[in-house]
Parts: sequence; C-alpha cells; structure tokens
Amino acid sequence: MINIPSPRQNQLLNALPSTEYERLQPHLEPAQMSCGDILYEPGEKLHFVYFPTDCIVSQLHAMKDGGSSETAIIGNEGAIGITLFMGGGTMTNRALVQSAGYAYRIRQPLFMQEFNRHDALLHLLLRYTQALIAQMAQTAVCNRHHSVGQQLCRRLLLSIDRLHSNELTMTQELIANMLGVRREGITEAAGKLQQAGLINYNRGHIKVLDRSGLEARVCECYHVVKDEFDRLLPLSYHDSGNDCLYAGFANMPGRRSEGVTESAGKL
Amino acid sequence: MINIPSPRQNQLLNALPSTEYERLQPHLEPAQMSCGDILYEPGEKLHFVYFPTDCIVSQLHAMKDGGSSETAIIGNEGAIGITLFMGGGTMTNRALVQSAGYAYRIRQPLFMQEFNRHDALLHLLLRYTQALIAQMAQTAVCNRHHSVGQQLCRRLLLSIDRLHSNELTMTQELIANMLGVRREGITEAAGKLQQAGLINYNRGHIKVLDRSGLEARVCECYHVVKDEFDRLLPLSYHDSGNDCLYAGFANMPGRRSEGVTESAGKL
DNA sequence: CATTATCTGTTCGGTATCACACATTATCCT
DNA sequence: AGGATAATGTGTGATACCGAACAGATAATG
Repeated sequence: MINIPSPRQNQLLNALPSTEYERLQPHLEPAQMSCGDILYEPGEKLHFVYFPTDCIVSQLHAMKDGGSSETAIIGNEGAIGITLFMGGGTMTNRALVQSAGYAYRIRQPLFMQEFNRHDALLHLLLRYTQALIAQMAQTAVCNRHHSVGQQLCRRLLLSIDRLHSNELTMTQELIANMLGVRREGITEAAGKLQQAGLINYNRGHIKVLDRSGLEARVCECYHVVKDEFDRLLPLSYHDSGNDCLYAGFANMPGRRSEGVTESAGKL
Repeated sequence: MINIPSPRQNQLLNALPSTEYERLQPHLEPAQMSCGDILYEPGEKLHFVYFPTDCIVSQLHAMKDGGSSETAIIGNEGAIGITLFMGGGTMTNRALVQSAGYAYRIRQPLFMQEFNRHDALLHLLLRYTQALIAQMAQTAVCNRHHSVGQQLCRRLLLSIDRLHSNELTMTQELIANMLGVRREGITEAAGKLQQAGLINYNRGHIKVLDRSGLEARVCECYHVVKDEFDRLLPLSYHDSGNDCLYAGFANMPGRRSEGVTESAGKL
C-alpha cells in the first residue's frame, strides 16, 4: 500500500457534484509527478487532463535565445490541459513539474465525454480557466512594473499556497529561470529576505518564516490574483485535507464531502 | 464612405455556420465605438458581448500607483466579453477603445441562449479564448525579455493587422501607456524606426512604410501569437464573399506558418 | 576520505530604462 | 492671426538589471 492522496484533494475535482464525480472517478488514474517531468511541449498534443493533488506544475514559455518565463503556476487548485477542452489541442508553452507529488489524470476521450455533457464540469473548468487567465495577465503586468524582489515574494507565496507548507525545495537558479531573471538577482533578493528574517534558505531548501512579512513586501499582483481565484472558485477554500490510504486506482471508496456537492457554477 | 460595416466583417461572426448566424443576427446591434470609450472596468459587470468590425479595443490592467499595461489587443478577429461565457461575470482589467470604429453587440441573455446550445458558437469562442490566452502569455514573456523598441514594433504590427491599414492614429504618450513604459522611451524608439525609414509619424499619426522592415526588427513574440491565431482560427467556413456585403475589405496579411517555437533553452 | 558537482556569494563594468525638467513645434480654437 | 493646448524632442543623472568571471561553501559520490 502506498500513501496516495485522494482525488478529492484536488479542489476542482472536489468541487464537482457527486454524480459527476462518480462518473469521472473510475477513469482517474493516479500519476506520480517527479520534479523536472514535462507534461507537454509547445505544439505537442496532450492526451490527458491532469488534476494535481499535491504537486506543482509550471507553465513555462521558452524563447529562441534560451530565455524563459513562467506565466502561471498550477497546484491542487487547478488542472493542466485546458487546451483539450478549449479546442486547440496544443499550446505554445510547456508544462514542467516543479515540485514533486501526485496528480490524477484522465484520458482525453473519457474526459471530453463528461465535459460534453455540459454540466458542472464544464462550468467549473471554464471558471477555472478564467482565473488562470487572470494569473497570466497579472504576470505580464508584474513583469513590466515590479522589482525582482517583489516578484520573488510573489513566487514564494504562490508556491506555499499550493504546497500547503512553508518549506519549498528549489534552488535560486531554478527560481531565476522561472522568473526569467539572472540567478544573481535572486541571490541578492533572497539574501535581503533572509536578512529581514522572513525566510531561511539553504542549498535548495527554502523555509518561509514570516508569511505576513512576505505579504507586506509583495506587489499588489499577488492579491489581485488570489482574490480573483477566491471569487471564481470559492470552493477552493474547502480543504478536505486528510489523505487516504489508497492502493491502486481501481476501487476507490468515493469520499463524500458533505456540503460541497454543489456545482461551483452559479452563473 | 461612412457605411456601417456588416457583422460578417467580424471574423468570429463570419466563421459561424449560417443557421447559427441567422439565429444570432436579429439580436446584433451596431455600436459606434469612439476612442477612449470604456466597455468595462475591473470588477464591473458587462452586459454585452462585443464583436468589433473595424475598431480596436485594448485590454488594460491598471495598478495602484497609476501604472498600466496592455495584455491584449482585440480587433475584428475577436470579441470582448469572454467573461460572460467563461462564467466569471467580471474581469480584473478594463476594456478601452483604442481606435474608433464599429462593433456589433449582443445582450448577455440572448447571447447565452445561443452559447448554451453548445454548438459552433461555443467551440469557436473557446478556441478564440485560447488564442487570446496565447497573446496574453506572450505579452508576459515579451515584457520580461524584450526591449522597448521591439515591443513597439510588435504593437505597431498588431495594430495594422487589425486595422487592415498602414495608418494609425495614436500618440507616443498613448503607446507608452499601453506598453507600460515612459513616453520618452517611445519617442526614442519611434525616432529610430523613422530614421530607418520604416515608419513615418507626425503628431499622433503613424504611417507604416515598410512592414517587412518592422517584422525584421520585431521579437519572436509577434509571430508566435500570430501563428497561434492562424492555427486556432483559420479564416474558415465563410471566407470572403458569400455573406459578406463588403467583400472588398482586405484580410489580414499573408499567413505565416513556420513551426512553433523550438524547445531549446533553459528548462 | 578525497573528489566532484552543485549551490551560493561577490565583484565589476556596461546598458536600458527611469524620473524629472524643460525646450520646441504643430495643431486647435476663438 | 494669436494664444492655448497638445505632442514631441532633448538632456542629465540615478538605478535596476544584465553579463561574465570567479571564489567559497555545502552536499553528493565513489
């Protein structure tokens, strides 16, 4: 037996009404996501929709000259593979696992079968997509106007929000590539945060000591996006936290989450 | 000379199969769009979906300190009001008419009635939304990595693509606010372009003299987005002619189809 | 333990952009 | 026509970030 999180630990899956969830559930396969895994490349067809439970995936754009920038970060509040239901089939970015963990995935045809019933799943995912859009747009604004230090704060907060932990595993080099800045810039900014007692870092391990301190330094972009997620996906506050022991993916005891069986779509 | 364009001059409406178009058509009201008009503010409910025929609308994000940045530009290839069918109802940005002209608009309930038939309109608009997402993401990347000069080229090309004309009406100050940079920066960059014989500008009037010259200077972002639009929204079913009374209008400049960005580089 | 690889700290010069101030010119208005 | 307004041009210094090179420190490995 391996300790694998429940699908319901993904907030989108958790927000589905039980009838829809139970139709989907048999087709959800757990997938172990390792740091560095690539879910899709630019222009490459994706065959699954992924629902992270405790991993983090970066949406990265690479440029010809080798530069790159992250435009979104996706954890258990969301899903990877929106292009499948948006209709494009591929995207111009790449999806890179940035923090190890698990996700549940479902094959496109099975997923689309449910999506095309045009019920809660559709409404939920479109709302989620709009939240993702807000995140990407705000990233654009932030890239233009805010300092590396502020963006580092934003990035750290986004990560700990999704990990539900105050400890991160990532090197300064990695952060730099995500933000699209130099590694030295991160060294300097992170040094200041450490000196201020807000974080503690050590060779790829970052511990956030003072969350509110980070929030005091971060630019408005962080809260704009967070508020928009909360507005669009109010159920994302529902933390059905505890893992369940789960062996294999066949017969999973359908966890009823009382009080959350409503659709998020209150259009 | 002051003919009101046909709704079919909007490429989304034009791409609808005639049965759907005819259901929609009675509800389409022409709207005159003047420069500076605001279609919605952040958090403000929108009651129409707008389909531009010959105007340009900017999707702008403002910040507390007064700064702003454009994350997308929308012309007759698209629509304003995706939040209505995405389900959010409001957005975090504002929509500002940036070049005067006409649009057809339709009230939300009537629009949603058609959208909820889950037919061509839904699929078309979701694909369009994905293209819009690509534009916003690439804007984020561009803001991070490219110079003011390159971004100016991108912005000019985006505009003339949507105006189907090589003459623009916008001041350097306006462009600066769109790109989120200083006006002096635009003065300098535009001066270089003029000196190179690529454009000619004069107190709010810009004429593009050498389109391919601009394309040679622009960063890759422009073509990444353009290719993605062409891929997702081929000028399809009702290409020029049939239902369009104003077939004399030029289409977007020649479509390019080089591959999507190579996947070399950091991460 | 020694070696290697990885991660972090620091420096230095170069450059793009910024912030501000002000001059100049074209267009608009009465 | 003449004055007001809007748009553009220029200059000066400050600063944030870049590019590259290198040094020290810690973990990983054999």
